[in-house]
Amino acid sequence: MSLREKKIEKKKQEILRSAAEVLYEKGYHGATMEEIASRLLMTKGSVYYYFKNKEDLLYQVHMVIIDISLQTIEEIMARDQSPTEKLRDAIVSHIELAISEKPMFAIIDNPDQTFSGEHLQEIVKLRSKYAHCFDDILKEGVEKGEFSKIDIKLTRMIILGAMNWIQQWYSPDGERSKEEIAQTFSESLLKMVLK
Amino acid sequence: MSLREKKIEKKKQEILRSAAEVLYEKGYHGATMEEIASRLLMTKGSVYYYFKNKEDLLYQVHMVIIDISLQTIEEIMARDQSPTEKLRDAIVSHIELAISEKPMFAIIDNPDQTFSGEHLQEIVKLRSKYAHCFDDILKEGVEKGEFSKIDIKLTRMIILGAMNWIQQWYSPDGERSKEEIAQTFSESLLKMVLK
Amino acid sequence: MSLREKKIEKKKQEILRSAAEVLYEKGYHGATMEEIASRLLMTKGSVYYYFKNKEDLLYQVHMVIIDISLQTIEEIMARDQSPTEKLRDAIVSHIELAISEKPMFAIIDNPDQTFSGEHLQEIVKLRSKYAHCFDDILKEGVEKGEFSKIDIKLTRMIILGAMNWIQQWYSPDGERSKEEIAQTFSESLLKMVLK
Amino acid sequence: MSLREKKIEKKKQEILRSAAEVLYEKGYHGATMEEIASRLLMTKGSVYYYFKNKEDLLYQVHMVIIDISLQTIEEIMARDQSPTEKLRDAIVSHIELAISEKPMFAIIDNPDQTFSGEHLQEIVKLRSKYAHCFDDILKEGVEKGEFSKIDIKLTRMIILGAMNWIQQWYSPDGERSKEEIAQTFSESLLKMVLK
DNA sequence: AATGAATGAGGGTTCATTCAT
DNA sequence: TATGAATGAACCCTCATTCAT
Repeated sequence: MSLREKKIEKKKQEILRSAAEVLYEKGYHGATMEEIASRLLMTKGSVYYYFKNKEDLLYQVHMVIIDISLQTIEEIMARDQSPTEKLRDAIVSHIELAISEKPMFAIIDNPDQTFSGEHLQEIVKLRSKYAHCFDDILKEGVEKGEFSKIDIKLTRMIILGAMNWIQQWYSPDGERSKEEIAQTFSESLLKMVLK
Repeated sequence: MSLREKKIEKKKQEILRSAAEVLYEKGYHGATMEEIASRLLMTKGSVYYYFKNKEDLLYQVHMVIIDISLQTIEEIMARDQSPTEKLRDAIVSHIELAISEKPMFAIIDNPDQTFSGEHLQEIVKLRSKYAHCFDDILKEGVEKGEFSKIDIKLTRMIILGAMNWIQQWYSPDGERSKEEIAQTFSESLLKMVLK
Repeated sequence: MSLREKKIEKKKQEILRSAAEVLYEKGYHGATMEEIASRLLMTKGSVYYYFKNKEDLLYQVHMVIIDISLQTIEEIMARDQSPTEKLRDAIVSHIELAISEKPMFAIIDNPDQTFSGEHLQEIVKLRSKYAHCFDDILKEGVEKGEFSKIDIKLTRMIILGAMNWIQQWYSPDGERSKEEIAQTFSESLLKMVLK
Repeated sequence: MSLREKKIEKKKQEILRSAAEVLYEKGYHGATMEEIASRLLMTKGSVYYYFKNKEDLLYQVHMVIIDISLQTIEEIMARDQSPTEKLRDAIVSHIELAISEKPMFAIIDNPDQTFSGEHLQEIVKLRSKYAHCFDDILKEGVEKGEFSKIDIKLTRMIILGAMNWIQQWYSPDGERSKEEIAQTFSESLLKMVLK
């Protein structure tokens, strides 16, 4: 990758971050290109130099975070660990990512109101790919006898719901540290599935 | 209340329902006064006869659903039951309400992006009042020795998160009935807190 | 038609006229909704109350003038006259219309750069329907032996071209009156086709 | 002219051609500097090295074609031929130029929407210089008794109008060749003026 | 001689809101 | 009560133009 391409890539990343922030604070329709740009001391027009349009920009924001999530969980699944350990690690990773990348992460909840056509399909596809990783871990746990006979899908929904909700209440100034939260969540949720 | 006032009240309720629907489908900024009105075969102008402005209308939508939720849980708390039973009932009620009143219920998740000033404060206050009901039940359960030594706040967050997430995936055409979901959720979540 | 509908219709006509004017002076891309509106002391927004968007508005401008032209020529063709008389009348009518409705008439020349899809097809269809009326008159003239053996299509093109070019140079302040022009044109063009 | 200047001149010509093309396809406002440049695998910025701005570029496009037209007709007028022959040659030349240089030629129709001030005046001046050549030929024909007593100006307008309209319908894939069209046009138009 | 990047003005469009009727 | 009509602010997006390199 040439120097120039690197610079462009870097700028794009900056814009994606800014977009994620604004998106997180204002929601899709509330987020204006103007504000996304001005936080970087750029003008609207410049953003259009890097991204085709608003939907494209916001779509890529989604992609970034989904990609990271998927890589993380797939790496965990590939480990030589027991399902219990895998589930704990997946929960901890998800929470830490959700907290440390709060703006980016908070966005992926309601793509329906935002995207249409191919973009929506792609996002839904990747989201469900991510979800199925949890299913796989749960299934393995049940088969190996580590987990009790649970309803896989509903259990996955409980776990994801509990974790994603963190966005709604977490504040870095709160009493509990990121690590404590991840720790407590994984313990509690594991208790729910263990025999 | 005079007949006239009753009629007005009824109309307001209709509008609130319509607003909730549109809000649910399109999100705050995507929901237009035009559409809210036209679903009732009214015109935009008429809606303004009943509500001061969009924020006011949406605020009242929130209020309706929060009120119902609060009444329900307070009624449960007043019952002469064990914390375990109370928690189960609270979970079941919440889920059934969330599902049967999906449009109205789905809205309450991100008030920050929507409201400001007094309205926001009022909503946050009531939401946290509702949340504290769960805390109280959990606390009572721990004190009475029914629940294990849990982190009250985080546990409450897990429970609420898991339940509110239902909005994201529940469909009346899905495999599981409302009752099954409520049943499985309460079992799983109870397993998490019970000794 | 109710009074209200009449009023709307009237307003639409006003807007169409204004649009034709601006279109005539500035061309499609040069014509702004702002200016179309401001000439009627309206605001851009109001125009959107009557027309879906710019293309729709400009499309209807085209339709108005094409409709008038077609009605006129079809009426002439239905007359019990010789081809020579019909052709003369068609020429005179076209010119008088082109002059008296200059702004509206000037527009129909380059729809390709303006419209797309269905709109374009519809316009092209009606334009060619109009053109074929001339063909029919010419054909009849040849068959009846009034006109010499001419190339129908090219002759029609000469006639239409000569007439539409009037837009480019006619000014009400010029030496020749509308009637003189129509008179001279029909004489000259008839001379071209007569035996 | 130095080699360097020649190279610049050549590049300018290329750009003018490209500009004419785009202009022809999209109209003045529809033609973007971006597209004019990209067809030559250049960037917008480079075009500005050769031309001051868009109006300047488009103005020069006009000039090129008007110059060619003028040279051609002036050469014809200088010939030792009868007015009839001159008129026929002028018509044939005009048509062949209009067809073979379609993009460039199509542009000169509506300068009013495009230019202002000096540029517009210059163009109008040259256009009318060209038109007057036809007048001169016609006048000569009348004086010499070859043409009937025609209205010079209106006749010229008919001829120019018929010829310029070719832009609107000519296609290289059509039934008639360039030569046939030129032939038929000159015959028909001559018939109109001949005694 | 060329270009990548940035800008800002302007245009199309939407929509909450108002107000006379 | 209800609504038709109008408004204006705000938003997305395009594009001519500039300028450092």
